[in-house]
Amino acid sequence: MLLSKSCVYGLRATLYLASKKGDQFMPIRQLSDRLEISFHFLTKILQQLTSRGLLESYKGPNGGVRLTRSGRNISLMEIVMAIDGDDMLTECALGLPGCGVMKPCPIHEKWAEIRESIKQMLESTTLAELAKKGKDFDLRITAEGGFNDLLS
Amino acid sequence: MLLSKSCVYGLRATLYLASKKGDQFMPIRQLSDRLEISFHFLTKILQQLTSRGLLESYKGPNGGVRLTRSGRNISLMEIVMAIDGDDMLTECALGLPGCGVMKPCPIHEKWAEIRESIKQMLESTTLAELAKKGKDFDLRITAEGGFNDLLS
DNA sequence: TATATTTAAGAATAAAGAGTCTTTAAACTT
DNA sequence: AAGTTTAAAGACTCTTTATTCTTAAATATA
Repeated sequence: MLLSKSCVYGLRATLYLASKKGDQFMPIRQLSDRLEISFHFLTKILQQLTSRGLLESYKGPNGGVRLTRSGRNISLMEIVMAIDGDDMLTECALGLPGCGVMKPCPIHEKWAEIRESIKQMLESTTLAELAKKGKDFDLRITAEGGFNDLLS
Repeated sequence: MLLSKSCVYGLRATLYLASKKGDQFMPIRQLSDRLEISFHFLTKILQQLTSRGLLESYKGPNGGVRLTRSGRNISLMEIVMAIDGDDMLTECALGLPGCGVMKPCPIHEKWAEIRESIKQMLESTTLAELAKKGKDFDLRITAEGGFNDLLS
């Protein structure tokens, strides 16, 4: 897989948060129930996003997590970087260390192009954009349920 | 990682085989030494390629592996499919089962484009082409060594 | 026939990723 | 103050991937 499961779950969760109106904190339990992701696992993932400043959290009753001001208009890239790091965008297709224009492997150029297109896509796509699209067309965000099922 | 380590090793090994002239069998031990890959691990990987008809093997003295006639002009895609399968080209970016035009997730279209470009690249790039390029420009096929170091 | 060389096959081990559980700390409610 | 709700932190377990080890089978050579 290009993205780790942690990363995929992180994207689903932040996408869901981005689709909610207002700036209420949402309990992770509620997120994990609705998105059908293990609560403890999701907690761990969201902690990473919190420590990176993409989410903010609040303990106690009416607590939970929400996107920070800067987190609201972020690209998918920032989520991916926060969870998976930049390996995907730097690794050589043949696994050679330090592969680059100076010391390329035979696939380097073609691979670099692919990586560039992935990078462009992740950088130019925002959570907000996808969340709007998800709501407008009631697209899926879980195996069964669409965005609008979950907004109730 | 987009490709598993097994797959990357499989690519390195077949690329090396494709760069050799003649149709001699090359012992896996020699391949593993030169490519700096564990012998037993590489053996297992190459067995998969043999059973798929991309390589043929011969036991005993002067035995080893070599590309089959059909294996000589294959694309990278065939190696990748033989080792990693098609998950990479079918999986949803949000991990949703059955994601597609009928029941898309919000990233589906953009993701499908990326996958398509990966597919195009893997299908249109041949081992022979990369091997030639590797030799012509003495590019790297191990951490330290170029193609021409190994052809001695 | 005996021995060396080589792939094949599968068991065993190690490492990494995924997922669970328990305890602690913060914040609220009564 | 006591109890409840919530995130934080870390230990622990399970699963998958990666890697190593062992034995068997095929082939060649002497």
